[in-house]
Amino acid sequence: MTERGPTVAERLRAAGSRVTGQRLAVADALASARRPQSAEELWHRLRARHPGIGRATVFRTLEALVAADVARRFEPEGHASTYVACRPGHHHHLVCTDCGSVAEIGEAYVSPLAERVARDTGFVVDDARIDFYGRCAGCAVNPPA
Amino acid sequence: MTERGPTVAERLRAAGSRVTGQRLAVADALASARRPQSAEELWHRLRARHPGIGRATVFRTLEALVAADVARRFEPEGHASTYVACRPGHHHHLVCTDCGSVAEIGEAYVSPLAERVARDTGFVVDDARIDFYGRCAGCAVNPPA
DNA sequence: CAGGCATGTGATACTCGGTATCACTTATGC
DNA sequence: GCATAAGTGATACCGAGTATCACATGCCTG
Repeated sequence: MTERGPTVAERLRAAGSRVTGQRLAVADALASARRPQSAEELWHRLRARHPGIGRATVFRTLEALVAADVARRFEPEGHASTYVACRPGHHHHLVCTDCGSVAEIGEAYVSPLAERVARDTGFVVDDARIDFYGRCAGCAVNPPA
Repeated sequence: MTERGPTVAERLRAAGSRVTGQRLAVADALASARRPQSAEELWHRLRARHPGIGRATVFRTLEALVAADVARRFEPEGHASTYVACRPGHHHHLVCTDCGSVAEIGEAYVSPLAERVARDTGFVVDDARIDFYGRCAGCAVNPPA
């Protein structure tokens, strides 16, 4: 179904990080979540299966996962960063303000915009962070409550 | 030169907020800054001219200015929000990672992308947050150090 | 141009996300 | 297997942002 690409362990190793039980556990918890998770949320969920896991470890691990392109940091309006699991490669988000789900759009959508900006302004684009807020196809058709 | 539009006071009133000395002072400090400012930075700068101004006031005022479309909150990689003064209307940012300057790009650049996303995915876009990171025209030609 | 009140302000204490430190453990290369 | 550099957990800490509350002030109303 979902084309897999390199495993989490492989991606960690490729980033020069060690593969530990905690890191796999966090990656797993993140991958099995259907919404973006904050570090605090993940910590609480993880303690069910991994009673000893430390709060600081979750924060550090998320950092490592982002560096390994296993997770992506997502900056919501509020204060706390949240994280979504992702396949390798850069991508951007469609955030549904009704159901909280987050979908991804690929680089292909963004390149034309980046090129146009570069052409018009002379700005050299290295990276982009693009988030759309609105309603996903489901919620748009069938609004909750 | 820069087309002005409604004054800060007018925009505050239009948003249902009162016009106070502190709010004008914060708006002014923000408008005269050449880089995005954090609440803390603004507070320190402001205390030179407005010795009595409170820290909490600066935070609350920035909130009011954002609501009145006088400032725009900008989410950098790190932790603290920063703010840029802006003319009314939504816009997005070009962040120069060399000199720290922030330029704006207008809605016109973004609409085609939003439309394409909507057409392809069924996602109804209400709002967008788009930040490009790279080097501004000046730094691209003439890199510092 | 008073007078009143909702709104805003300043000080303080607090919450909470995230980080530094440090003694201990463990993945990994030999 | 063993050494060791990287990672972990506990704790203390930091810094951004917020709640609270007594006091001040913009703004409308008469």
